[in-house]
Amino acid sequence: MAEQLVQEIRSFNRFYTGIIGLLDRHLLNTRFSLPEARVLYELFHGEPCTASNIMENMEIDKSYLSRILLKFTKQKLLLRVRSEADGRSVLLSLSATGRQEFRKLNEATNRQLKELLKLLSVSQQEELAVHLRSVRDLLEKIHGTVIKK
Amino acid sequence: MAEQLVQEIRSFNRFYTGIIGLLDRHLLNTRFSLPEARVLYELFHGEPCTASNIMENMEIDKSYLSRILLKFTKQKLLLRVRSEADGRSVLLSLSATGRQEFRKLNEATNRQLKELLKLLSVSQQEELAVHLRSVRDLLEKIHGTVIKK
DNA sequence: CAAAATAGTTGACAAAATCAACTATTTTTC
DNA sequence: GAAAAATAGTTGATTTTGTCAACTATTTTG
Repeated sequence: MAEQLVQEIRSFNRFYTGIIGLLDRHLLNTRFSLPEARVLYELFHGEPCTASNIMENMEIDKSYLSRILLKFTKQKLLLRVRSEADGRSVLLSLSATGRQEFRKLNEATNRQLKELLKLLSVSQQEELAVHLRSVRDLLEKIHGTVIKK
Repeated sequence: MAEQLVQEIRSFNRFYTGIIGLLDRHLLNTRFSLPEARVLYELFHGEPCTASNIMENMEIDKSYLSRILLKFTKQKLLLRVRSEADGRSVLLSLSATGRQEFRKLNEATNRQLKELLKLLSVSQQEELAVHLRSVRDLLEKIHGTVIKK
């Protein structure tokens, strides 16, 4: 019974992997790699947060993350302050430059995506939004339930 | 106007990246890497095909693909015959073992996904299928139109 | 207060991916 | 129909990305 849905999902995944690849390609003209861009996003939206917070959201390895944060620090994008409440953790926040870099990246990404969406009519765009939202709502249950690690 | 949709899509992408990661994790208990699994899929469904065919479908680098195919050949999963019609290309097809390996992998993947889908009711599953199909139909236009490379 | 847990860093590696140069054919062009 | 351009695939060198285990420094728990 669910057999057909399984095939639909797997086929969708192959397809959507291509879409994501397409969208991410523009990052290549950028100073950030894909995971870096994502970390930057988390920093911007989570401020102030800890490396552990980001690890949870992104399911990224801590050593890998640590090095990305180090790089950002060297590039003066990131400020780190040891937490007073808990001396083990470090509070992360973007510097003014960091925020600026994020905005630049973010806007370029938006522009690019908007460009692609022009290929659809307005009503198609609206439809798309509805379906995406529904897919997400349905899958959130699964994503949330699955035991991590 | 499209601004909101842009945000919806990007947010969906972050979310769905996690879903794909979740689904792919099981490959780790497998003798195949993610791109290897995908190449195997292409071989199984494209038989007989050429490396170029796979390159187009997967948007994978030719040298990278070449090495994956070499590995498959060494593992006796793949048979290669120089094309008579065009001496530059090689016709690829899975060996009996290769097909068997693909089926094993494929079934394990299906089982795993089916397991996850049990978290949804049957009507939710049906809904999901509908929305996925719609998203794909809508985005196919974009994916198809964009100039490659 | 000793033992266990948590936060993060570091070193050593392994896996994944890219780039350019090269061989061998086939197609194009004049 | 021969030289030039294009196509298919391979190989070597390298870079990027990601993982694993061991370690330091705190904090929490019993």
